[in-house]
Amino acid sequence: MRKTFLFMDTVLNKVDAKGRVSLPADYRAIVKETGSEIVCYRSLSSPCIEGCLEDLLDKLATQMEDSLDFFSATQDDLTNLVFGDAKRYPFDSTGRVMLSEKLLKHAQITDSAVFVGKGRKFQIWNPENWEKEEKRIREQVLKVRPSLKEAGRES
Amino acid sequence: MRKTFLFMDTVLNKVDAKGRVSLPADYRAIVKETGSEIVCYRSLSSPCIEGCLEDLLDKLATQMEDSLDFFSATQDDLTNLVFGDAKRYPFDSTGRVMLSEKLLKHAQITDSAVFVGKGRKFQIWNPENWEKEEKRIREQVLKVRPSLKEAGRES
DNA sequence: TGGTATAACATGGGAAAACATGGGAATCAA
DNA sequence: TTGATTCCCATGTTTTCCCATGTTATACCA
Repeated sequence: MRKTFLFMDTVLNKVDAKGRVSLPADYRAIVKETGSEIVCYRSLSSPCIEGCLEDLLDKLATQMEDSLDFFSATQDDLTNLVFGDAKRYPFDSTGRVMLSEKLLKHAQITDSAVFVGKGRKFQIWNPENWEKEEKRIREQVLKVRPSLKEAGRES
Repeated sequence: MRKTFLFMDTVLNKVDAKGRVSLPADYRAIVKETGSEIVCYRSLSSPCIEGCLEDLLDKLATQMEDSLDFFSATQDDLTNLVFGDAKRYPFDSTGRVMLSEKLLKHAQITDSAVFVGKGRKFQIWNPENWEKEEKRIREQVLKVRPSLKEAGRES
């Protein structure tokens, strides 16, 4: 049994006429080994689908209930939004999930989708949108951490 | 179980037609003994591949997970960049990994590659590029710390 | 010390398994 | 019945696994 569970890498897969997409094999392995389930919801900040293990949302719920006055009201609202939107997405024997119309529309996904690892979460993007977004992020990160541009011998 | 795990030394290996490279035996030993896995990604600052143990990234993911900041925007950008690019690279029974096109291209590696230890991380370079880089680093060090020029007898 | 036996390693190639993806049949709901 | 969803089979491709070989490094013995 492995010690760590991280959603990683960037994988481009097709979405067929029925709205099915192959979940990257690495992601499936994580689901099987944890015994948890994939949960997806519309990202609050970007035109993409966000996904994670149900375990993580459970952890979030626990954090909220354990520190009510600790959290801001907005954090509370955001959490509500996520839970209101989230839904389980099991995959079939060939490893595919069927994404809902709502999710696909929000992410502007039609015939192909890019899975982007985020550690404990992942995102699903329209390929062109992700290309732009990645570029934006790279520029943003270099702006915030200009040391990387130069020598960046350490990080 | 050993106490310390350091990627060290500089090793030149061939990259075959399938994109396979032997991971230096010392590195393999570290992976086995830690029970972790090799993870590689494009260096943010240099034209080379960077690698480390999955444990290291897992630590990062845990920090974010526990930061009570499920919806932070800056965190979002950083995690996308790091985890979106990283990927596990398990090695087969003969000790080889299969580097992706993306990584090889970024590091301009074609038929041979140099592994350079960096402690908790390591880098994989195109041999010519590494030669130049090493020279650059040595000169840089002497410029910053001229005292080394006198004393620094090396083998 | 020198020389040889032994083990570890890097590397090539081919066989087997895993994967993404298309399509059809069975199942269910409105 | 119509439309949607689930399940299963088929296929081409990629990736993984395993065997074979030559080379290098290490251990051992005289």
